[in-house]
Amino acid sequence: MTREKIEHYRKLGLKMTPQRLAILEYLEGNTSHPSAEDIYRHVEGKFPSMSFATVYNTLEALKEKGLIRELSIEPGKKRFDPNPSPHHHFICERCHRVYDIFEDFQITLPGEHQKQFEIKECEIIFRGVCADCKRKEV
Amino acid sequence: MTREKIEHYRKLGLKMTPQRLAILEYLEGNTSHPSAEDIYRHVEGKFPSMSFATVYNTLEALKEKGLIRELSIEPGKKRFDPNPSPHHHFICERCHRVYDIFEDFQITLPGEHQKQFEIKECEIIFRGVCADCKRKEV
DNA sequence: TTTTTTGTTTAGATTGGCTCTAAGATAATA
DNA sequence: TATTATCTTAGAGCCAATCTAAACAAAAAA
Repeated sequence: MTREKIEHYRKLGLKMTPQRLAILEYLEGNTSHPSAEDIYRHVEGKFPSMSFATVYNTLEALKEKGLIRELSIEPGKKRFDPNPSPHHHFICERCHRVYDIFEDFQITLPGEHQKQFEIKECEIIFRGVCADCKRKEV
Repeated sequence: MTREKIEHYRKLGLKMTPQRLAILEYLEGNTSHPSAEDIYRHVEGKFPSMSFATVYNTLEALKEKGLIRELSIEPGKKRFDPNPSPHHHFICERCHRVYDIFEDFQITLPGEHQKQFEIKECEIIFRGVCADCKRKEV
């Protein structure tokens, strides 16, 4: 990670510890939507004394700064998306991989609902089978 | 619950016990998207010996028959939707209530993605503030 | 550079939602 | 009514996530 980026995070009020650096490096450009455990497993190689609490603390801090998003797409497990810009997801029902979809679908609710709800964001979750799993079919 | 409905469930292969009847009656027409705990709390009044396992067993059985849907909208907690027809949801970020939205948005993915994904369903989650919570603002 | 302050990391305990188990109970059926 | 296939139950167990308090380390101040 570059010095500038570290400085950038620091200015956001994040104390930059080696553990946090390792987590940030793992998340940077990562499109696998990892769980806390995925992150822990990766970082514990570098920091064997690493605690799960540190992973959760860091993720919570990043979430508060709007740098990552927490996804509730898998029941009973949080997953994290290091891309904070609005986008959608496709979830493969076979392999459970989560793919990003960067289309702007311009969804607007009809008038009646617009009175009832002040909408701040909208996420679409597509479900089905991905090309990889299609290929493996009989 | 009517005799016909009970017969209908029976024909689907569901053994109709008093506990299941109580759960089904609670779910019928319920738009609050209750959690397992919500259901348990309601039904334990009628069946004090009720076990959480029974709630989960019943919900699992209903899910398999396609009679309800399991929602992953709240991290760390399953919620259930007794309306199995495809529809969307609005979640209020203040009160966390979940509202149904029965609009057909006709969303189609561009060609490149259609090659990559076989889409079976698509759910939209709107987030924001509901009218109730807006009204309570200062 | 040294000191102080403030926030972070850690191990381990704890919580909360959910699942499993094995025994007893009961709805469906013949 | 007798049979059997399934359901219910209490309690144990599992796993993700959170909490705690002491040790520690980064950043700010001196």
